[in-house]
Amino acid sequence: MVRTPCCDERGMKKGTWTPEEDRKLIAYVTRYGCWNWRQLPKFAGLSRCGKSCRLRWLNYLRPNIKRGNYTTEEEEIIITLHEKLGNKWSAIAAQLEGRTDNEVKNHWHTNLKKRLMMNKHKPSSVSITHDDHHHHEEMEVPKSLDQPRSTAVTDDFGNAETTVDDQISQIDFLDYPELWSPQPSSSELSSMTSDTTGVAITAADGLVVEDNATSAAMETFFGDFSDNFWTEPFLADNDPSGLYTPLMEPDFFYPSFDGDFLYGAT
DNA sequence: AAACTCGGCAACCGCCCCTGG
DNA sequence: TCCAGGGGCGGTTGCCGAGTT
Repeated sequence: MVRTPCCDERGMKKGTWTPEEDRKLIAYVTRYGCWNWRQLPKFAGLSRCGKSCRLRWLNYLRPNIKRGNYTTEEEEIIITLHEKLGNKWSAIAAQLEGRTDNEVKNHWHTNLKKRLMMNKHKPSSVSITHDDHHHHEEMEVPKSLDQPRSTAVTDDFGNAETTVDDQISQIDFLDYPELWSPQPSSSELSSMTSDTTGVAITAADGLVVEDNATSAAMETFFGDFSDNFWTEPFLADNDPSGLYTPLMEPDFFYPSFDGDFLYGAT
């Protein structure tokens, strides 16, 4: 809902992502993964820079993103880790399941920072921090925080750590809107829009599979997901049912092994 | 009801790090 | 060891909606 779309000097589109662009990105990444962010928009038929695609995917389209409604526990974790780590948002976000660094950062600047400032001046006011400072002192900084950032928890695509929920969420949810649930955040409902196919999409909501019932429904609907889902990115090619086949755009390219560009596979 | 202000947050920018040649 | 390319991160911007005047 933010920036008005515009183009830069090289014709790269900027600004708010449209539902159509989201569909293209989801479809491509779901099918082929993010093998090269810089090249990806070209193959996916997007007039976006690679960085923009990456950001959009990681912050909003990636599966299992939680949005809004921070719990007290989450806020405590953010505050505690921020005390220890400073503005290491990616490290902090890594400890909060489903939260992105961008969202944590925004939440800090818009809510937590102010609250902490107020608490400093009004120690007796309602606080989300514990009175006993030892609670914070005793909270261990997970080991992963000491690791190089290249090993951060975020795992865009495909490795052994991928969960069933992750795999389920890779299906083109935009084609099955009944299988993903929007967050209840009231402020985000206002940004609900519809694309040309009538599928309700809210950019702010992203794609969320958050409850067991939904996951179970997914499993029932799609059947068993193989463990090597991500090691077989072209599974959809052999799927006669078409359920694994994401939306294919007419201008949808993917690189073939001999270096030629091919139109979207079926 | 209109104008104005402010807060929230999606998205961009630029720098840094990592990796491979 | 150096260099280039790509990815990741944190800071910042700026639009939109909600609240206030």
